[in-house]
Amino acid sequence: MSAGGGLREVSRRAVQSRIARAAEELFVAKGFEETTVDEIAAAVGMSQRSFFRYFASKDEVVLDRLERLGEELSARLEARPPREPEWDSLRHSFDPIVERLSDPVVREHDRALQRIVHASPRLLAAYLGRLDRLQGSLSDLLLDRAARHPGGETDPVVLRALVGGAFACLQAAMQHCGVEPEVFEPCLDRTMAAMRPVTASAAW
Amino acid sequence: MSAGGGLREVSRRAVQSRIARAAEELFVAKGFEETTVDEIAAAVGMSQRSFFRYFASKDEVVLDRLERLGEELSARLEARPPREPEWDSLRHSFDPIVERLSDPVVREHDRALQRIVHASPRLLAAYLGRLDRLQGSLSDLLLDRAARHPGGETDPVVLRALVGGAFACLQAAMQHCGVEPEVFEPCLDRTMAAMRPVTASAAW
DNA sequence: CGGAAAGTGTCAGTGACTGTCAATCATTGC
DNA sequence: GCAATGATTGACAGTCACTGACACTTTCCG
Repeated sequence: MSAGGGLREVSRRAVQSRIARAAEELFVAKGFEETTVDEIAAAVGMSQRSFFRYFASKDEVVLDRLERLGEELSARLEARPPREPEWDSLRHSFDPIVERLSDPVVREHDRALQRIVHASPRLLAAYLGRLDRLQGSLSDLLLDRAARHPGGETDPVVLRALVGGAFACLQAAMQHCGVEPEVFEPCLDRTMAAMRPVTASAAW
Repeated sequence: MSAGGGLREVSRRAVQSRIARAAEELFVAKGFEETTVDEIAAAVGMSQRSFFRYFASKDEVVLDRLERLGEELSARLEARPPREPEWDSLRHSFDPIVERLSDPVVREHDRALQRIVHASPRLLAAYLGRLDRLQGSLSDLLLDRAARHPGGETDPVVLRALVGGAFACLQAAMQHCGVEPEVFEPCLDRTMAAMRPVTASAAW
């Protein structure tokens, strides 16, 4: 009894993929702002109206993958040992990203997306908005965890800042490796080691 | 020979203030998305076209103050002793905000603005976009400082993460105090103390 | 006084996005 | 096979943010 025809979800995803591929091609070629929704729809062979049935906005085409990646991060964080220092749990919840970026093909693709996002202030802002919400849900998760297992940080403000700090490391490392050809994982580890809060005890 | 009639700048600011006041009133009453630019323009008694001569976008009306606040933060950071640990310099560059929020009238006003911003995903995203750019310029500033005075952090990635972490504290504290009636300054100090990176040496 | 500069209103247009409606297409029950 | 049903779609019209062009007025300054 999954909400609304479970089988349909597959073809919906397939159409979304077709749209996303066509759109990204256009974005790379002409830039995000310079590409109209009409052009994307035409490239896929559908009406503009139908485009908006698969994506709530033009932004969504680019940011959709981020949504799913966010769910992965949440799952990873939840799977961590509950008494591990938050900082280390957060570092490990970034593993899906590290793994993604270890594949050269994926890396180049993500780099192209990153360039597109950073080239449009509007898109960049939307991207940061998503990240912010994700951070909110991750810190809620850690708050829950601390309530169930003693020893964790229980101050929601500190917790929110902690998650924000970890994401600041992630962002900084990603942005750096998007430009310089430095390997991502050591760059992230170095940054998170330097930024480890005094609070986060090293042993457990 | 100041660019384009320096005296005019005064009246321009005055008009902007009138628009901003009228707009905020409408935003509080009806919400940001539900208020059209036409309504704002009508409330001030000007054409829509003229509204866009004073503000580049509807977002700008709300985020304009942030821009000037950002310049204040930059100035404060630059004025700090160059060998002070970055974390402390950043904390002190937040002083203008602390001072602003110590006035009860201003605090209530800013709280209203904060509610407006957080109620609209579009506005919130734009707000985060501004913050991101501000963080970029602050970390450039610290990078410069480290180049001139030995002892500071010279890795641009770590530096960027450091600034991001400090802003995460700021954001967390601001958001918390926007809801709970906790006093802002101790909340910020507590959070930044808990988040102080191991790198940032306490003494200098 | 005369002419440049600055500010404004009007109008037309683009592009993102939404609501509505009728047509189509696949599925299901008979 | 066939009709009812529900999902998917295109066509069309409309809203709203935002932009460019042009004409008009006011202000400033020699």
